[in-house]
Amino acid sequence: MLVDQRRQQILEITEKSGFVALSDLVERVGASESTVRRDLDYLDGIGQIRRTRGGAAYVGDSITPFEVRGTRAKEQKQHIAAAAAALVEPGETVLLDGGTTTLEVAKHLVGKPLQVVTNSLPIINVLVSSPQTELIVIGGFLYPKTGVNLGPIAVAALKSIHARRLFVSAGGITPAGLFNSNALLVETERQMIDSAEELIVVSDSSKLGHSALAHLCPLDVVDRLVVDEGITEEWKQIVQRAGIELTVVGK
Amino acid sequence: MLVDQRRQQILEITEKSGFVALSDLVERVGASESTVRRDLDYLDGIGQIRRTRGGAAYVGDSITPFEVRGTRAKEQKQHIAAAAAALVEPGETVLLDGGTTTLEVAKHLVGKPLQVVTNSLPIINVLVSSPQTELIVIGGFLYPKTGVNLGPIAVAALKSIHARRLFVSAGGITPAGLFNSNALLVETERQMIDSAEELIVVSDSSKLGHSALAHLCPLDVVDRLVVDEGITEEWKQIVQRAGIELTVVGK
DNA sequence: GCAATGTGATTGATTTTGAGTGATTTGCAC
DNA sequence: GTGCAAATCACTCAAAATCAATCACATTGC
Repeated sequence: MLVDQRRQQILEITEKSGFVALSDLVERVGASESTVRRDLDYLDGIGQIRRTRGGAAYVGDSITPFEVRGTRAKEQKQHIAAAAAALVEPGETVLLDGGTTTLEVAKHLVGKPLQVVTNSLPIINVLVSSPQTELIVIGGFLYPKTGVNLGPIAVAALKSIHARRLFVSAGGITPAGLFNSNALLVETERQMIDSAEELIVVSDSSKLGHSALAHLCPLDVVDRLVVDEGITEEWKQIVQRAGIELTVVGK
Repeated sequence: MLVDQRRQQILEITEKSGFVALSDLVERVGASESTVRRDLDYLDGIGQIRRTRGGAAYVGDSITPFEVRGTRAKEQKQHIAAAAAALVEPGETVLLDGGTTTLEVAKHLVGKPLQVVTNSLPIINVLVSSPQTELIVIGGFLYPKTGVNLGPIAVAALKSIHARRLFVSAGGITPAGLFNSNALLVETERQMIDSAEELIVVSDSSKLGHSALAHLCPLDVVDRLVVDEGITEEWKQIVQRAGIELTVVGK
């Protein structure tokens, strides 16, 4: 194994997961601990990674930390997102919650003349390169797992904001209302609802009828639901009775 | 076997796999070690491949030769950033302003157990993959050119924050104080200064004596200056008289 | 013949490597 | 906080790999 080849390999491994343990690298590249250690020192020296106790972290440019999870959004999700994005009028102020579906919505908003408010880091990274979009970031404690800002700072910032439409992607929907799997987020999301005129839920039909950890809001607060055609007749009626406008997206 | 024919063969083999060991080539082209070595030197000389210890790497599009980049100025910035990051104690709350030098500081903070507050999107993206770092994002209008959040939302969020140290990278430093080339940012940066106990300026020596568009603060507000060894004796005295602790980073 | 060039082998110098050592740091129990 | 064990680290050292330099020989073309 060549020196540079091994270092390249280390770099690729590190870039892939963002963070690697020294022992992992020793095993995967088949070199001794000393050698890997020296390689890490070198790569740290040229600024490609950052040496940390027990391993190394990637600090290069090209990485996209959250892209990994969203691996190729399903076509269905794409269609839902496209339909939701079509609801947005030019010049509007749009509030976007975090989540893989709302991220897809954000991708469909690129290039439109809008004011977008969000607390989601992946969404920010998508829209930052769009010169027509004015971006307002809701700060706060960055929840590393999903890359959204929450907590008192986020709530306070949201209080000074007013938006035309809010897009959220629920973790579950029952007749009792919307649910989210992350209890920490709920407080922030409630403030989002208060700060927006219209609440639009984007969700695939599999979420209907399923609950989740934390209750977010009752159904009648929702103004519109964008969902795929897997929605049952029963649910169509529930939605209608709650006074929610329904957008069913064909396959 | 003709000379050029052999070299062409070496080139093809190298291109195919990206990396080749010298011993592999000796075996596959049937020439002696010395000859292959000479061929590699030649091919390296005309820029077709890159010579590495134990073999060679193909210099094409696919592989980014990480040795090439890293200009002198960048290296200097790296050293300044490393020295600045070394000032940070584990568990502290650190406030990081936007800028290329502070971004480098952030890279050196990856993996440290810290609470980091910042309004810079690039810095957030660097630190979000560091599990030991708690990230607090200052929201606001995202200024797309430099990727920092500013404006009233940012200022309001900063008011509820208190940090041990603040790192800023000035656009210019004169006896009158710090300057910044972006007038919009100044207001946000002033609030940062108010929210931090200690103000540390990271800058290369070329900024000393140069003004910029907007005045940020007087010199005596600064607690520490981290600068490269290009600083003149005259400036050392100015800095000293202003009561600023000085960290000069050797090459 | 003989100069020019390419080749392969040899040699000592240099670099890299893996293992071993003691020093530091970390996490955990108290 | 204090103390302790485990993990991790920086450092040294000898062996191995690789390198640059040199030399003798072969081939080619004049």
